[in-house]
Amino acid sequence: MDEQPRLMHSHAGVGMAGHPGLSQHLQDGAGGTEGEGGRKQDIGDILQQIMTITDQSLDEAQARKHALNCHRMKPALFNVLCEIKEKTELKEARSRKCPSLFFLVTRIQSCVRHKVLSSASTSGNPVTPQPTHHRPKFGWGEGKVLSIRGAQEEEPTDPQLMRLDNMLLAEGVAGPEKGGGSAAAAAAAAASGGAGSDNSVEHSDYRAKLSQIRQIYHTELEKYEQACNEFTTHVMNLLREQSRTRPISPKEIERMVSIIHRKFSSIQMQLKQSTCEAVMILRSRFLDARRKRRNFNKQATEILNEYFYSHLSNPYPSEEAKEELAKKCGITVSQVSNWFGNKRIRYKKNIGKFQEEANIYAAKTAVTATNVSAHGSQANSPSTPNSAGGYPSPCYQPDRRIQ
DNA sequence: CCGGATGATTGACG
DNA sequence: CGTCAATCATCCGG
Repeated sequence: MDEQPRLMHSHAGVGMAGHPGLSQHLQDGAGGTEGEGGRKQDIGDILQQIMTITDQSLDEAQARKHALNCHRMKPALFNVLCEIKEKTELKEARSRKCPSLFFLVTRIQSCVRHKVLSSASTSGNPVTPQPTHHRPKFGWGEGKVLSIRGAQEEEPTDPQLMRLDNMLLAEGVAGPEKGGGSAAAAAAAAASGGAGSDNSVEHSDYRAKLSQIRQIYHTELEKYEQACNEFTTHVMNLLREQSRTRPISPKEIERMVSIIHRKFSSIQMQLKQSTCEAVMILRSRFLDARRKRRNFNKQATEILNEYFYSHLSNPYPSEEAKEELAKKCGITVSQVSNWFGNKRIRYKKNIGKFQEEANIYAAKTAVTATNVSAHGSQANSPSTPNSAGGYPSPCYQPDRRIQ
């Protein structure tokens, strides 16, 4: 399109090829009575100026625009353009996109992800970022947050957006200011299993990171809103300004605005998604207990085993008993539940393997029992670990339940 | 480093 | 909701 325009502007009307009625129309609209040649010359000039205006420097173009605006032929030309546009509008314009807008959008998108995600990676924390191995499955829907990227380009896809919103809300990222923090803490405690009173130290780091993410999320969100508004008003001003020189229907403006809003909301979606990812990484790093599993200390296992073997016929501690054990062992109630669950299943699976242990603890409880009743007769020899049930009661019936 | 031990998680079930 | 059964991820002793 660089070499052609020079050829076109010598023939006035032909420059607008494809709209044969133009010069005719212009003549009508101008309504002047001057000589033929002068008018044609006028029209030719105008069209030439319009066609080549983009080749010029900004100042020059501005000046020419102004000149054109004041030109006596302008209203006529404007009307013609309106008409032409009306006729052709239906065909084209459906898929016309504003390149600068899309450029802006993609740029914003790319930098959001970077920013948010980098906030989740704890600097100085040597944990390798491989959250795909174990499946951290959390409350807010099937952990599929990663799969949406790219698919959401055109449609915001409401359910996904809702899921992201829900998750952010649940994590306390999107909620109200400081109440959100405690909500996050509560969620964290719940996720890590019950009363998280003792490990609050571990979670302080987590909370700090979470609030960092939260802060970024909010500032970014605010920035987008502002940018969206700014951009919208800018575009509208631009369109308004342009509507003086080219026909723009209010419907078009509306459409433009809605496009802008859609784009920006899709960016918001990206922000939300990135935030979700960041939180997930954070959680898998700080809160997935399997990552930093510690065996209970000797004393705790002692206490638990003691209870288990002394209630071998019905190793299902009540809620109160669990609390008691938890307190004594310095672990949480759900840890006690886990322990008993594991113990029951593993004991049942291989009773033989546990017989020795059973003997020891049976003896131990016997000793403590006889400690009270002063009677040390049969508990004296725990050194016969063979089978045949030589000791009191390894008669755990798996089907036995409390009522 | 390997394999068993062990605490935690998950899905099914009632 | 609590439990079971399977499984995961880590720990730990040899």
